[in-house]
Amino acid sequence: MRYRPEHKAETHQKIVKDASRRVRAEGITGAAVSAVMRDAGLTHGGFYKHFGSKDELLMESLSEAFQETADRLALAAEQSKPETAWKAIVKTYLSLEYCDHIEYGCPLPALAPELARADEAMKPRIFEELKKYRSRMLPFMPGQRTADKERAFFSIFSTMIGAIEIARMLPEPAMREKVLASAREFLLRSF
Amino acid sequence: MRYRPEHKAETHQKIVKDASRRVRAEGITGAAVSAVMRDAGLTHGGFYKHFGSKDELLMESLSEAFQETADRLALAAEQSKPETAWKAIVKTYLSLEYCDHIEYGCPLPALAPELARADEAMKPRIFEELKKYRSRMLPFMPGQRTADKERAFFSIFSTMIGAIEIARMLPEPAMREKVLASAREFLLRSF
DNA sequence: CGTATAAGATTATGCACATCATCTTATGGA
DNA sequence: TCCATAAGATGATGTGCATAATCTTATACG
Repeated sequence: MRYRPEHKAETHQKIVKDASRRVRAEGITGAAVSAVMRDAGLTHGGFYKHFGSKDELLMESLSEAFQETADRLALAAEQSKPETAWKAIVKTYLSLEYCDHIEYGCPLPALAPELARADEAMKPRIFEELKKYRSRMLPFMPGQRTADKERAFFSIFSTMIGAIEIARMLPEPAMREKVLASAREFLLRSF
Repeated sequence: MRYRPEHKAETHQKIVKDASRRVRAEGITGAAVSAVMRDAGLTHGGFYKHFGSKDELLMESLSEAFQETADRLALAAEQSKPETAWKAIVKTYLSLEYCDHIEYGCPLPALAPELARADEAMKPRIFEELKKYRSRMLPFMPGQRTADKERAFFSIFSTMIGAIEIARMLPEPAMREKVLASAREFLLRSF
């Protein structure tokens, strides 16, 4: 044990964090191993001391991105009254600020189609992450029974994901804000 | 003029059609030039007799995909009464059949994040396609004034895009149908 | 202090891809 | 029947990538 015992774990986590930003910003195919390592201030050679394959890094990055996002949304939700928690989530998720910083955003509007096309071996692992995310959001969703909350989760997140994606295709901030505002108002008056 | 004058145009259109399927099924980076040409029964060499670059093909494929989709949705809309036209669009778009055939589906749930990351030079051209698509859907949207119809377009399509993307990440048809049904019911009761 | 060792760097390999130059061949018209 | 020509095929080039083997070096501990 030549380096501090935490050293490797720290580096590992830095790679994962940087990769989770890059993969959201540039997509799965855009996040090349060498670019990710450069982000972390390393060269590509050491990569396989940390990860068995690029897919392993991808799964860890995805997990990190979902967690970051869930943390942020949960924080917003917990700062409002329980009845309006879901509204706080909607307002946070559909803010222009959030839309314009894809690298810190929810992995779904950044990666969903790529994830849907993922390797057959990856699918169940991605699905697990999605379920964890849903579990963390469920307590804040509107509705009484769990089944209601689940339907609300899918409807609300569908709308938010699509709105962010459309907004991100638009060239002007004002146009993006218009789409986000449409979706916000639509959701806030629909539950 | 050795071949029939239409020959080249026909081949060109076949390449575009096949590419529009492949790009939806496999994403922009997944639709390699050689694969697309093989789909069309050709070899990669002839590609640059037809397109100045891969980006040119991409734009033509995207246009084709939007048109196909708009045609199909417009057909469904026109077969219902004007007041319920938008409902026909929702039911068509959010069918399991449509969800499970990504290669024939709307390019937005297949490609939106990749399009948002596209080259700066491509952005305005993609935006044009999006506007054309919106124009074709607008007459069928609920609401009186154009501004209402526009807001409805963005909200409805956001929800549909997100729902299709989430559904496509799920392993079981029954689970996909559940998400689609949630979004369908949500939209149909919300306007 | 010096050294053993693991973290990380350098370098190599082989593949997939976009692009392009050049070769082959099918065919409408003479 | 033959030829000019454009469509398409073959083959080459250079780049970027994932993966891996091997080399270098920082540093915790003796």
